[in-house]
Amino acid sequence: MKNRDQIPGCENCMHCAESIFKHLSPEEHALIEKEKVCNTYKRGSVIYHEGSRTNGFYCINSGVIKIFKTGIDGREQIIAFAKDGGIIGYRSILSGELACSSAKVIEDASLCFVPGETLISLVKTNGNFSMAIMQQTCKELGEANSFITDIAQKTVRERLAEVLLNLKDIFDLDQNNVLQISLTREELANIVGTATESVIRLLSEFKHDKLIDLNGRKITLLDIKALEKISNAFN
Amino acid sequence: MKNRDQIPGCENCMHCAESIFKHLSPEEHALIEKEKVCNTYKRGSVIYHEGSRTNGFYCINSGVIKIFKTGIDGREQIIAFAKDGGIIGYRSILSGELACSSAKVIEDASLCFVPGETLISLVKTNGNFSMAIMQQTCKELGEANSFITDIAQKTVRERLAEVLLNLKDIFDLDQNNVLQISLTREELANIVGTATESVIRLLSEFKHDKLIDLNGRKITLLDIKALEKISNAFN
DNA sequence: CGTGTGATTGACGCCTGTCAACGTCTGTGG
DNA sequence: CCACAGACGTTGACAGGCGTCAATCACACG
Repeated sequence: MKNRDQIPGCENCMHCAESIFKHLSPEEHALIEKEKVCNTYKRGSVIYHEGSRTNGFYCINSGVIKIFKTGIDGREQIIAFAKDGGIIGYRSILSGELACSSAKVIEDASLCFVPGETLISLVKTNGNFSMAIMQQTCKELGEANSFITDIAQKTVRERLAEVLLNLKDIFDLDQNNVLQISLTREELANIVGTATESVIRLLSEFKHDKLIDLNGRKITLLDIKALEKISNAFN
Repeated sequence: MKNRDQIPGCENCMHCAESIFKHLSPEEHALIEKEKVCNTYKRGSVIYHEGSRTNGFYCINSGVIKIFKTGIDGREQIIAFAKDGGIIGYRSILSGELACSSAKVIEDASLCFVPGETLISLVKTNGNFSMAIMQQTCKELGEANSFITDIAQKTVRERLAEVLLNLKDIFDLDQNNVLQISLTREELANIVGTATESVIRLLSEFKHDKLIDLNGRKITLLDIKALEKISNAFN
């Protein structure tokens, strides 16, 4: 248990207009503030592991987390990313199941752990908060369904283009159109659902076609229109 | 608007111990009973369509519905099935988005339509009901994530075996191990996420290997253990 | 009996996964 | 400062799974 003083109080991290916690009353905020336990994690740390019983969820103060499932012979399938302002691990609390995925740190992170009972009691007593969580869940469900359709019907090439565009939406570009997230080729492959070599080959192809530029793990999106065309943007 | 008298009142159709509605008070039950509009649908009818704005959800009194997304050149990807006791269309109500999928009748169905405001107000005021809906959503989310991993990592052969087993869990077998659901080869392909011809070939192969038996659309599961082995059951 | 939908089978070829070899970079230890 | 190990990235060769196209069959329906 690290020093909690390293982490700002909720009044700083939860006030983002995007956060689910905007629906809480001051008393409810205070409750979470009292119950939470904060911690920092280095890249590579596992926050929770598939199949384990979790007894709380995490608010992300800073950093980036990947959420993935482990499939055949240990290959990861990345399901989602979470970054500052997001929450992870709430699904299994609410469904009362074991964690259906693992969470691992991609960029050094500071997280606040909140006990599951707190979440459940808030859901039961605060209708607006409950609706907000529900909305988040339903949104994720919609995205998951879209992804199923994509992965079932699109080629690897189309999916890679789409993944690059999704990453842009999640992590933004800098002023030079450089994707503000650093992933290994293997991680990219584990999002797209393909082999590492295929990702490498297709990235080279995209680069050759002047759609993107590559600098190690830094990817520059040069021609977003063309990428959208390739990804067959029906979404 | 068909004659509502054809459809039994909630006291008959909602009492199934499985139903979400068990968490409602008698007054809340009465509210739904008053607001609902029931209807029957023939095979092939579309209940709601992807991209449309829905203003309520449906309880399934009887029949079978497929939930699917439409992908490239109109190909369906079947996301889920719903049968008696289930509810459909609630996701877009709760998330406030447009419908992300379509719902079509596979076996003649009778459904009760309940306005969205009713659902939202119940979610906001009844903590236990809210938790139950949340649990259903989270469960579906977990299943969707599993399916993403499968479809990304498994071969068509493995997925087909798995789909047959899933169908068994949803629709049961009769005393002769015949799957109690009738799907076209194309629909099977649209679950597995492959071409119709591939499904046909693999089914023949399974039949040749004495894993299943085929009689038109009736599929008999002869060797469930072997199917599980093929499906690489990690779930 | 013609028409249409669904099921089947065969031929063909490309996409993509796998295996293997090699290059690159970084950090560690001598 | 250099050597080496290890992780990651890249490229080539190769085969086979699976999608596509096309022809044929089976069956129901008006």
